[in-house]
Amino acid sequence: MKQEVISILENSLKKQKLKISKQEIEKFVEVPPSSDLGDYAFPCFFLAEKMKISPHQIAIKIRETIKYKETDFEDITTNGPYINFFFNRKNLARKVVFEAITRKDKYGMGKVGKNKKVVVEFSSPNIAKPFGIGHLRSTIIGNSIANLCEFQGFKSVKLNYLGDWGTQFGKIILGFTKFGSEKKLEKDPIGHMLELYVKISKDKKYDEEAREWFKKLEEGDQKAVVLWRVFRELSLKEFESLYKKMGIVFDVYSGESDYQKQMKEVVKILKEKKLLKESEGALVVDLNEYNLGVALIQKSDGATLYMTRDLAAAIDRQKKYKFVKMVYEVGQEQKLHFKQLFKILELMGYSWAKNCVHVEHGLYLDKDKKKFATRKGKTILMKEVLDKTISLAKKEIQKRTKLNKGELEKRALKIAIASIFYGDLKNNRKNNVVFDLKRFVSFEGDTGPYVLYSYARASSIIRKDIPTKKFEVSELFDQEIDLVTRLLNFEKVAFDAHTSLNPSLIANYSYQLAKSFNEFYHSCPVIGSEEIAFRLALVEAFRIVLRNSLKLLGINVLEEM
RNA sequence: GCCUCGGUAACUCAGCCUGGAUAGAGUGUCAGCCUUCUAAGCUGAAAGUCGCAGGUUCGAAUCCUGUCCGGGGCACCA
Repeated sequence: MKQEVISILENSLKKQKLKISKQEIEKFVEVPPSSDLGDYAFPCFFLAEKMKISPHQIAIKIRETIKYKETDFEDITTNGPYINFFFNRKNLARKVVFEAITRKDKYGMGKVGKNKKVVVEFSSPNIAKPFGIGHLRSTIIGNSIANLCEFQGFKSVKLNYLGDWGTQFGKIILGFTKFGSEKKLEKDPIGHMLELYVKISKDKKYDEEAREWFKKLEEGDQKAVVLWRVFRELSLKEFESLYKKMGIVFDVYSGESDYQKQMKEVVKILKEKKLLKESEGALVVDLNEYNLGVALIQKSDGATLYMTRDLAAAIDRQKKYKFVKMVYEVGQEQKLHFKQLFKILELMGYSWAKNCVHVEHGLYLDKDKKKFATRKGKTILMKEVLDKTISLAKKEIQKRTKLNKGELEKRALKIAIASIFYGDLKNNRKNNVVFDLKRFVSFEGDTGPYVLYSYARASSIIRKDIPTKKFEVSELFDQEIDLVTRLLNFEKVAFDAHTSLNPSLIANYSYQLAKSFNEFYHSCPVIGSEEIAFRLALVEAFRIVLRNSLKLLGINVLEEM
């Protein structure tokens, strides 16, 4: 539609003997702030200098030369310095609704990613630590980004890169040998491991010994390896039950521990490329000339570091997956780390380094606006948040309906997930979020449950009568036009969200769409009205698009609430 | 100190990339709407020096510079 506006303008400007390129026209064509100003608009300010008359007069002059009889436009008017284009709404409504109910779950899909692979690393919790809300953001956003890519035709590799290696394991192993209890470990594995970790971290006198234990682990010490394996298994089991509840499935579980062999190779290549420097007994890559400080590759005791493992992992993944893009969905506090990582890959001569991107998100902060620190035992557990949200959802359901237990549980879980996912994704991911459970689980207004509720309302209409593709469009109410326009926008929003790797665009869109529907629902009765055929189809189109849109966020709809 | 992200209504935020028509939502407050497709909803009102100061521009919340405030990062953690 935009292209038609542009070519109409191009023809008209030619008649004015103005040399304005198509690209330049496209730059100025915009969607007006409100629909009574048209569906597209063209501001004439920039022509004032060339034509030496006021923008208002220019608009009138251009308008006079426009002919649009054979187009999809119903009216083209001027309003001060603007030329406003109005679609033929009936045609538009027919087209959009028909397309949505025909293409169903394919409606809005793109194909730029056909035959291309994107690796998305996300969630990546640390073994032996509880799954806190800190990892929640990565999990939800990463999952959504993978969905956004799939929707544009990419094959996504959802990769969970477990924090299962590093000095922290020295601490936990040391803690277990000193204060561990098998009984406690069996009862509440992660709780016990956390307890040990905090205990060891608190006292600096253990630091040295903890480092030694990690060194032993890297060297394959029997006792260390056995304990490590047990810790890993137990943690993974807990994480998996959480993912299952959240409806998140990974294609690959990988971990830092997978790269012990490759790390030596990485160090070797770095040496060959003369990138490595010795400094205070440790091996580093000096990135000062890029204003990125110094990256530690190997500790003075020979043990490896996060950076070394990430280098090995990146190289391995490019070999394995031949990705056109690799997304790291990790908190903003690791920004420097990833800048260093990508720079080093580039210096090593890997041209694909430019296809790696750190999609950072803001942190959850405590009431004092400080970072939650596991080391101090200060975390909010994901499990806790989920349980609280579920019980709140149950209360809300029971206020309205009586259900059997199974159905109640099922709905409450879906509502809770929608609430948590939506609540997180609607925010710009770069913002820090002060964690406030009350606000987090609110069910009114711009929330997950609001969106689900709109869908359930639509479904209840469809249950009363079946929509078909045979419908006529008569005079449209404003609310119907609004809803149709929203449906039309979905494709572009989905595309933009993928380009900018920003799920909040979809969250905001879903809300706007649901809002438009609720306004329609309020003022346009469907069952029993004269326009029943069209309105049923419109409601069905709404359901399809909202379902598609929420699916991109990782949220499943509910037929009844 | 350096790097980086943020500062928009009482509160939480969208809009900023790609500058345009009266700066938008939600919460909270106030006033309305359920014998009619689910009131987790809808309608309306009050509420804003877009942190501050310059600059660019016909036009700045949006771009540039400076500055203040808050978060995060800056070598043996991840």
